[in-house]
Amino acid sequence: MSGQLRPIALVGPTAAGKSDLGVRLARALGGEVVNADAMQLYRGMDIGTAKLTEAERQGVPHHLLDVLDVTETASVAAYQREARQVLADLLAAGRTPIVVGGSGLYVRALFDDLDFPGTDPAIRQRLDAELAEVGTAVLHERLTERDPAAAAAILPGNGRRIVRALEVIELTGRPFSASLPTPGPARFGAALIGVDREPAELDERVDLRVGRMFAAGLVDEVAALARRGLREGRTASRALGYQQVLAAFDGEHDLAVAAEETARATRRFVRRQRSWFRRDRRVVWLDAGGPDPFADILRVAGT
RNA sequence: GGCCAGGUAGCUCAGUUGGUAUGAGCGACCGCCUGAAAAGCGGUAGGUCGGCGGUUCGAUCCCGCCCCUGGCCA
Repeated sequence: MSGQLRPIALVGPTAAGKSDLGVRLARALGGEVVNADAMQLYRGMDIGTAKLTEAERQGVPHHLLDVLDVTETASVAAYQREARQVLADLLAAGRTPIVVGGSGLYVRALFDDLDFPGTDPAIRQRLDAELAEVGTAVLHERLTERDPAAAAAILPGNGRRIVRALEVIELTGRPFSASLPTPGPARFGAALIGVDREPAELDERVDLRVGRMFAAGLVDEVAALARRGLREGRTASRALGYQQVLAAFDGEHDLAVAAEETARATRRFVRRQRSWFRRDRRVVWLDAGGPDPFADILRVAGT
């Protein structure tokens, strides 16, 4: 159909309808889907992450789904390596990569020139312990001495980022780039398409979806994963829905409240996703609730 | 019907021994984000302190009546 093969990325808030559009697009273009959702990386986290079922995938190959055990910690750097490899392979094979997902940092790691310095569990652990002991203020002050620029960019209360900055400085002997680069042309010549809906409509879809997840057995899914160590998973145990159901198991609230909290947290997550993707000027937005979103994608992608 | 407890921010509640509420947590809104990102962090808005009277220079706080909620007793 077209000359140059280029990836198409469907990004934006959860529950807007990215996954379905991704499958349609892949079928239309002879492409394959590449997941860009941090939580769909996990095996067994199906209902709560709204992972497409085999049937719903309609024979379209999906990559980077079910690649982590619930006890493993997800990592942007690892995702970056693997996803770039998958894209390169697909392009070489003449298949259009359809990147689908709402994890903003993952999408940028894939398409932008982000270099992640290494990590060292020992250093990290030591700093984490220190953080717990002395608090964020002391560590932030240390960061100010060693890397004023980074300290200025990282809020004094953000222990997580302060620790990472100190880790990188100790590891590399160089300052930590605490600010994201301004987006340049996307790697692989990718087209970034933002899929969204009217705020009220999307909130409603979130509520409905959460209701369906619980009706479809999310609680059993969490129980099964808990037996496989979900609680010990740094990343997985924090996933929306899973986190709230685990809290219910621990007696913090009942399941009805867990469902409510999940919906609320998801709506808040939608806001954060929008604010992340909104300022990426490369993203061309379309309304998934419009008359023909699929036609919009084809038009925007210039296919 | 009687007794008791309570009615303070959208919600759950602190507090004010009478002097314009530094209110808190959660929520909402806005924003930040380089190896946990469905994570983590920050900023802002929001209250005629249940209603009406009274006492007082001054009442959310004291008094009276009323309304509402929960509990106990009839």
